[in-house]
Amino acid sequence: MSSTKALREGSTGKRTAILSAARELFLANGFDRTSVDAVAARAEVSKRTVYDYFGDKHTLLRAVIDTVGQSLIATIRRTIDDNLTDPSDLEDALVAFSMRIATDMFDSAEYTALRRLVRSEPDNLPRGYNTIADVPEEALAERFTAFAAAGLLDIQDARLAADHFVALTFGVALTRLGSANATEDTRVRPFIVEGVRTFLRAYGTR
Amino acid sequence: MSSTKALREGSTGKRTAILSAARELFLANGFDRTSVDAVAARAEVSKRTVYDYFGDKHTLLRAVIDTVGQSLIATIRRTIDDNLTDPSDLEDALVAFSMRIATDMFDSAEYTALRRLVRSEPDNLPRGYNTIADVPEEALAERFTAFAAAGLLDIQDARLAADHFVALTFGVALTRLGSANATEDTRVRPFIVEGVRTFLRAYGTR
DNA sequence: ACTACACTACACCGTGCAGTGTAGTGCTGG
DNA sequence: CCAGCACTACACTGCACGGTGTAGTGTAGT
Repeated sequence: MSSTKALREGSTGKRTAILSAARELFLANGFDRTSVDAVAARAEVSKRTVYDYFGDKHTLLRAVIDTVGQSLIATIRRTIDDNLTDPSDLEDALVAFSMRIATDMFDSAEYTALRRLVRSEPDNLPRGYNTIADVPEEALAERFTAFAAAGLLDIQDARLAADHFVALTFGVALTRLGSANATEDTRVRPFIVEGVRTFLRAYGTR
Repeated sequence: MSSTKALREGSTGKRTAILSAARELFLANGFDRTSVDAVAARAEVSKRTVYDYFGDKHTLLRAVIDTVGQSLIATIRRTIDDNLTDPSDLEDALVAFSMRIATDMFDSAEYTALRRLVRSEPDNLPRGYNTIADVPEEALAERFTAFAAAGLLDIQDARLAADHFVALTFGVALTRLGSANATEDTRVRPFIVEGVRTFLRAYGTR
């Protein structure tokens, strides 16, 4: 008698189909408003199969957060490496970086959607899952420390500076545009540009 | 035959009892997770009475948002007047202002809860209701304009500066502390102080 | 041909919840 | 005393949803 009812380990693509269907629906509509039937329909899979792969709705949620979180972190790390290594012009680099995060991130601001999701379902998640939401800031903080060492920024607390950067760029863009499809370059860019400028006025070396 | 089933106009305190019960529950747990039965119980009122006063759950939500929004705006306006008129020390004044907003606001960060609520229930609200969430920034922007005229701040776009200020203080505090009961002065204050300092480094006159 | 397995279709249970209908109670003014 | 009103208690409908059980189908390996 196995303890956990033996979930199917799924060699097939069904698992990923379910996962990405769940991801789209959870991120778009939230956990409560997404029915398992809807996920199954979107994945073109029987509801029973969903329950065979993942034991229940909460486990499915955790799986979604895990995968989205991982891919999100990877994207951010890569984008940091691409745009924030040895920049010739710091302002341009920071703007380019932020824009790529804002758009390159699959469709709309998936990062913030994930964040909202994690924050809004504390009851459905084990402690510590919200750590995922902090990783990007920490990665940024690392890079800021390097900039400070190179004399490009004047920073005492790198983590705080990262928080300020995120707040000034994504934070403002998000609250003002309300997670409208960020693919619209034109509306997002001004907020990013101004956020970066303000950041540099506060943290730049004269 | 009246068109709208004739809601009760309620001279009594029942109406406000229902409203504040609904406010607490909606803001704490969200719309979906709050049952009308729970609201009725909390208001110590029969469920039927809730439906007699407000026609359905959505109308109740709109009423809550209206009243909370109004009182929130009033509080902010008053706090601005109290703390941001003719300040002797700008940094101290901004910190005091922010702390009062963060705590004085009834219990936890009700402003952000309202914001979350408005943003997360777009389907349950008529267009234009999210305007409420912008009023505080606009009030702040007015005052910033005055400061700029008085030579206390170096600002081009006052509304943008207000957005930046809110993001640097409440935004950061909120994402980092996750709407924990803000009454805990000690945890909030550092974020507010640092946010204000960063803001002044970017927008202050040297 | 037989087994094993992944999967579907479908019926089904329990529950929580929005919303309604109604009988009854107590209070207030004429 | 009566009428009207605000309100409660409660039963009830309809529905959506999470989760389960199961019979049956297609397919691959032996």
